[in-house]
Amino acid sequence: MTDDRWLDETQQQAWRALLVFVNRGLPQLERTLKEHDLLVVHYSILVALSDAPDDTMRLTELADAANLSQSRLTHRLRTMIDRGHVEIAADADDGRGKNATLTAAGRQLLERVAPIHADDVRCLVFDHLDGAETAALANAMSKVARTLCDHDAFTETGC
Amino acid sequence: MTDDRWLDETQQQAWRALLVFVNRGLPQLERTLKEHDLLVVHYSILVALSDAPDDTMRLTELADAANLSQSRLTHRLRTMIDRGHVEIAADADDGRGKNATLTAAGRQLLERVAPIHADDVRCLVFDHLDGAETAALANAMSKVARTLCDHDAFTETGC
DNA sequence: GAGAGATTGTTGTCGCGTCAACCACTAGGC
DNA sequence: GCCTAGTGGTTGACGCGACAACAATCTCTC
Repeated sequence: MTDDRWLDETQQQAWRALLVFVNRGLPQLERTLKEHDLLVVHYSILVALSDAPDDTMRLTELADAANLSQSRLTHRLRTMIDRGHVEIAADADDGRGKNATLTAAGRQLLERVAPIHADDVRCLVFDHLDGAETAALANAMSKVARTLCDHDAFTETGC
Repeated sequence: MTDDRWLDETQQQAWRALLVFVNRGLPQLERTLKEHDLLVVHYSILVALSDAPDDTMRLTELADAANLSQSRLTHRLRTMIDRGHVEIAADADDGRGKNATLTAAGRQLLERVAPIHADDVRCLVFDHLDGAETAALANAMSKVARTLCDHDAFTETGC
């Protein structure tokens, strides 16, 4: 049971904790945002757009920035457009592409829920960590995230 | 923008990386297990049962051990029973309760996919970290996880 | 300039998870 | 004995996400 085919003690502890975070922590964030008729996905989309120049982004970039598949983005975007938080316009240069823009109402919504969500995130994670621990967490997870974003295509050969 | 109502630089970095992990990393684990007709949830249930004495657990405990709601457990359990990986029996002492037991086929399945899944997890997370980083990650996430498991009821008042 | 192939985005289907409602049983008064 | 809570577990409905198929456009090559 202590092959290198298995996780060692520390790895197991880290992995189990991550699963607890995912399966118990994240649903709490969803619940809080749902009180404002939002999903965390919606929030991510709003943030990505608000970070972009002119509050505008090509859909593919937006999907990438928010860690979404194109399909998922399209689905979520539909309701956000209906509610007037986002607008869509065909790209002038590339007939295939479309640009999403944050509307004034969308920005207003974001500014209203952002503090609430930030509170929630701190309460869930960072209130339990001191500066050094937070830095260590950021360092470790950033290394993990980097490779996930890099060979995004994910060549599964041997990892 | 640098209120204490917001996340600081390091916190943001950690949080963004966690979101990348959740939205890009976890789906990869699902994909790999799906080749064996399993979800990560299934795997968690198998592991929890195999860790229990007599490979048997009360459903409520099982749900807790696998970080699941009772409803979700019931839904997943149905197919696992159909496939003969788990058995269910009424509890003798408490007429309301039921016990889930891992069958021989279930244990066999677990032993077959466990190395594959472990490989996947290491490849996703731990291959990118040295010993100190892994320990730091385990420490930080464990602190987060602890409070999630404790006041599981989650008294949302002020966090 | 006409295909072949790649890129961008949408649509529909299907399985999973949440939530609320529900049934079955136990426990604690009286 | 009942009658009310409370607990353990199930069910059904509904919304979301993955996936595959599709349409539309660009690009490259000849």
